[in-house]
Amino acid sequence: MALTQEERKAETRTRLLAAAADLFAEHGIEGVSVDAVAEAAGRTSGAVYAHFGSKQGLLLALLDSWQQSFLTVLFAEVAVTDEPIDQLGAVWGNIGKGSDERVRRWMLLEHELSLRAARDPDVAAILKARNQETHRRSERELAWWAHEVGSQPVAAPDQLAVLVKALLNGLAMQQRVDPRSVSDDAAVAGLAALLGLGIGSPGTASAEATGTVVVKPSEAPPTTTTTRQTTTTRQEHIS
Amino acid sequence: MALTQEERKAETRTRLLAAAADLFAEHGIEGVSVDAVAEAAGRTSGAVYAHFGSKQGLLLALLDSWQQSFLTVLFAEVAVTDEPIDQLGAVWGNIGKGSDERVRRWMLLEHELSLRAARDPDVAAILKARNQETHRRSERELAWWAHEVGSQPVAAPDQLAVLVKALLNGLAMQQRVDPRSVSDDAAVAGLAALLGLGIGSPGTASAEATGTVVVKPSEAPPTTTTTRQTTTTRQEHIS
DNA sequence: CAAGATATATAGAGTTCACTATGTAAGTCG
DNA sequence: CGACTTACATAGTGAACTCTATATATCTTG
Repeated sequence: MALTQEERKAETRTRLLAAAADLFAEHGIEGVSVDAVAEAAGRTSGAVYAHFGSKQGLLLALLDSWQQSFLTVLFAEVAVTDEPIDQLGAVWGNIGKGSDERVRRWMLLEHELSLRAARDPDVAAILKARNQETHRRSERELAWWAHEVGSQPVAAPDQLAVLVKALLNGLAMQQRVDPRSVSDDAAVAGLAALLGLGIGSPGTASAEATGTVVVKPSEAPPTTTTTRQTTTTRQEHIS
Repeated sequence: MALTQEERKAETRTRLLAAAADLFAEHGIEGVSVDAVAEAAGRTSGAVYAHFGSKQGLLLALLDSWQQSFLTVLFAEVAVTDEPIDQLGAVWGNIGKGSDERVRRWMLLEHELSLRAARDPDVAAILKARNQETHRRSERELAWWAHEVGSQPVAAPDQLAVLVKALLNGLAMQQRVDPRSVSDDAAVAGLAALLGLGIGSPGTASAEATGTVVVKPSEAPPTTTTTRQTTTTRQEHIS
């Protein structure tokens, strides 16, 4: 007796979800058959249907098990330096450079899901819920960061998180079309602009002419924290 | 004798491409069969294969026939007002609000193509070429606009075009996941920040605050028109 | 340890779809 | 007008894929 049935079932479920995440990210959701997922997990398609009922069910369960947020990952390496600009560089480096293959594939999957959300209400609902949950976290991090650095962002924390994420996603998109069309400096400058960091702008020829933003230097209370209900059953998960 | 063969052939080709653009944008490329495209064009799949050889050939021909650029469309309605902030509002309104169904579907297709480019070298090559061509145009328009408005963008014109496009694409993505998560004010503020327009930052509580731009109210003819080399063989095309 | 329950394997039904091979009506040209 | 060509239609093939129905090995329970 190696495993109880419950243990075996749980492990199978985990392996199926992991395999699905891997393959979906690598080949696109439509590019992966149920059999392929099962085989990668060391099972057969029967197990998939016993667990999830359909391929769509597998996808939805996968999304549901997805805890890691975009910005959480992004800011993982921020701490390596104290210089704000370098921190932004690290953030962009995480995405822009093909430094980490896992990040790249994960972003591909994220983008595919946002597309799918436009046509699939179930996917849209799950993505929306997850988005709201993770944004509450990242907006606190951003607000805290801005406060720490002393910058004056262009928008309130919640909207700032949206803007930063949007810019990064858009740059990643652009980079897939033409990698050389996105300069690292410009990406960092864009982030800095959103975050209200005054940088020497390259401009056309004019150099300095920096931020000098017109703001009321108000306090930015970092915690929104309304009844955090973290469903602990969910698993951390990236690739 | 209604049509010469040449005429009929040309019309069939046009109709097939139009139908493909429509259906691909509405249901996604994988979600549309060759038969469906042919039927929508009033032909059969035989015509598709006579013209394009494969479904992939149809897609590539479609991309090749694509003249309209992202930013060109965006700035179409800029001229309606002189106030820079309102112009940015118009740009965002074109994308963010589901104002124009055609624009929405077209952006879906653009995003799907950028995904596909990551796995399909042929698509990547065509997209890259088109991207470079249209960016040269839009960077001129942006540079001219910034000069006219008197703003100090955060990056050189070519990179500025990339940043603006990226932000807009990213915001559109985000809006598909959760439409209410993107406020119009923040979107405009983000654009303004990239373009170097000084805006009163909404800070924590987003307010009106719009006016107060640092501009000389000058005339705004949106056409840059320096040696516009429109390859006349290509068709204008959106939906 | 027997009897039942459970988790997964196996085999295949039914469908969709890209693509091919061939037929055919309309146009072209001597 | 007749031979030839062009542009497309028609019918079908084979592969891939989702999902179902059923079998089987393993675990559980009295």
